[in-house]
Amino acid sequence: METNSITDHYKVACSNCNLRELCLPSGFSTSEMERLDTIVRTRRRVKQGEQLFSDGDAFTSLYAIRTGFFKTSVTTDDGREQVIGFQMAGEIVGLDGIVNDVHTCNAVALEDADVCVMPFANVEELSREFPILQRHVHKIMSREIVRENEVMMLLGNMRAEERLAAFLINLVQRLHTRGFSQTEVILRMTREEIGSYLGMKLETVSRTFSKFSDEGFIEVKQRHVRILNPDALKKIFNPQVC
Amino acid sequence: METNSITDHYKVACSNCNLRELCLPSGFSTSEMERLDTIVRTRRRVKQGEQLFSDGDAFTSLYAIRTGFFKTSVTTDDGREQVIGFQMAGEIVGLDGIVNDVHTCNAVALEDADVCVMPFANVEELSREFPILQRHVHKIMSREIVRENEVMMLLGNMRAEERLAAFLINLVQRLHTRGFSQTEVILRMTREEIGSYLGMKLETVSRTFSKFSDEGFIEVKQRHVRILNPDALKKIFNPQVC
DNA sequence: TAATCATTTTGATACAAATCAATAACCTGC
DNA sequence: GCAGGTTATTGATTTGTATCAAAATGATTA
Repeated sequence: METNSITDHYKVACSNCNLRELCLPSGFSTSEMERLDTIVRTRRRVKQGEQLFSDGDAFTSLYAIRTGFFKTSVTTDDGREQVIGFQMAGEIVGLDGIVNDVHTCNAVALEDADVCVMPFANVEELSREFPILQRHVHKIMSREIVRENEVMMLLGNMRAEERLAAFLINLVQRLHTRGFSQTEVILRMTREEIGSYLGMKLETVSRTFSKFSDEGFIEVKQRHVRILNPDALKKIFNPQVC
Repeated sequence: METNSITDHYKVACSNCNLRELCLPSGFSTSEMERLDTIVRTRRRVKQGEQLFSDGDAFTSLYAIRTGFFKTSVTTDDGREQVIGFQMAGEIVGLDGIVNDVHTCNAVALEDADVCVMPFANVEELSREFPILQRHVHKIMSREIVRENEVMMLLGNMRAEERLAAFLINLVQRLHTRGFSQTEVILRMTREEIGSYLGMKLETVSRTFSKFSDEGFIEVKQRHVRILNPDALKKIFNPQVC
C-alpha cells in the first residue's frame, strides 16, 4: 500500500493539481506553493446522492471540487426545494456558511465526487500572508454574487425558453473550459432539478427541450444533449447580440 | 468654514459613526480604531435618482451607506431591468465589482444619500493587518450570497402573495433594526421597482397590496404602508411556522 | 390654483406555464 | 430477460399572472 500512500500525497498537493488554474491564483514561487499546499487539509469522497454538507451543519471549511458534479439547494420549512446552483470541477462550494458559521444550503453530489477540504481558518490565515490568495478569495465570492445576480435576472424577467437556452449555453461553456465538448453534454441532473433551478416545472423543461429539438437547435435523448445551433440558443435569451 | 471642516472630519471617522455596529466589527482598541478610520477615504453625496455606480464602471471602492436608500439592478442588452436589491443605512454595495474590476450592476439612490467610499485596496490592506476586519469582510460577502439564495427561492418557488409578504416582512425588519417603526413604512420605491425585484408586474404588486389590505393584514395608501397583522403576513410565505 | 405628469389602482381579457393524467423510455437488480 | 421503480415525454385542461385599457390619485410646476 506504500504506492497508494505516495499517490495520495501526490494528489493532495495543490502545486501538482491540474485544476490549479481554476481553483488557485498563479504567480507563486515553488516555496510559496509549498506553503499554500497546506490550505487543503484532506480530501473527501462523496458518492452520488450523498450530501457534502446540509442546511444546519456547522461551517468549518470550504470545498474545492476536484471531480464530480454537485447541486446546491435551499429548502423552505414546508419542504419546497430551490436548486440554487450546479457546481463542477474547480468550483468552490460552502461560501454560504461563512456569515453565521452555519451552512444554510445543501450540497449533494449528482455523480461520485472528490473534493478538497479547505478549513476556512487556514484560508484566512494564508490570505493574510499572501495578498494574491486574499484577492483570489475575494474574487471567488464576488463571482458567486455576480452569478446569482444573473440567475435573478433569469428568474425574474425571462420566459421558459430563454431560461433553458441560457442554462444550456452556460453549462456547455463551463464544461468546455474544462476540456469537454462544446456540443455534447450528458446532463447530470433530472428535469425536475433543472426546473427547480430555472423556476419552472419538470414538464415545462421537457416540453422546452422538445421544442428546441423540433426547431433543430439541439438533439435530445433523455440526458444526452447535442447542441446543433448554439447561436440560435444564444439569440433566444439575448436577441440583440448577433 | 473652519467649523464645517471640523464637522466633516468628525463625521468621516468610523470610530464615531453611529452605524459602526452595522458596518464595522467591534473589538478594536482606540488606536486600532484610528488606523481603521483610514479605510474610508472620502464621503460622497448621491442625490435621489443619481447613480452611485453603473454597469461597466471601473471598480475601485466599496460603498458603505450612511444615509439614504438605494436600489441595485442588472440590465439585459435588450433593455430589461432586474432589480436585485434594495439597500439602506449600514449596508455595503459594490461587491459585484471585485471579480473583474468592473461593476456589473447599477446602484441608484432612491432618496438623497450619503455614502462612505472605501477604496478596496485599503480594505484588503487593513484586512491583512486585522483578522477581525478580514472576517467581517468575508461575512459581508457571504451574507450577500445567502440573501441572494433566499431571493432565488422567492423567485423560483413562490407565488405573488408569498413574494410580497416576504418582501414586506424583510423590509420592516431591516428598518426596525435601524430604529424605525416595526409597523409603519414609507416605501422608497415604485410598484414597478418592487415588481422587478419580485419578478412580477406592477399591476400584480398593486393588486396584491389591495388584497392584503382587504384581508386586513395591512393598510396601504400609495407608498405609506402600515402593517396591521405581521403574523398573518409571515404565515403566507411560511405556512409551517405560525 | 390649475395644468401637467408620473404613479397607482382597478377592470377585462389573453396567455404562458402549472396541473392533472397517461404513456413511454430507461435503469437496476433478481 | 423480466419486474419494478424512476425519469421523461406528451396531451388536455386549468390557473395565476401578464397584458391591455381606463380612471383615480398624488406630486410638480407654471
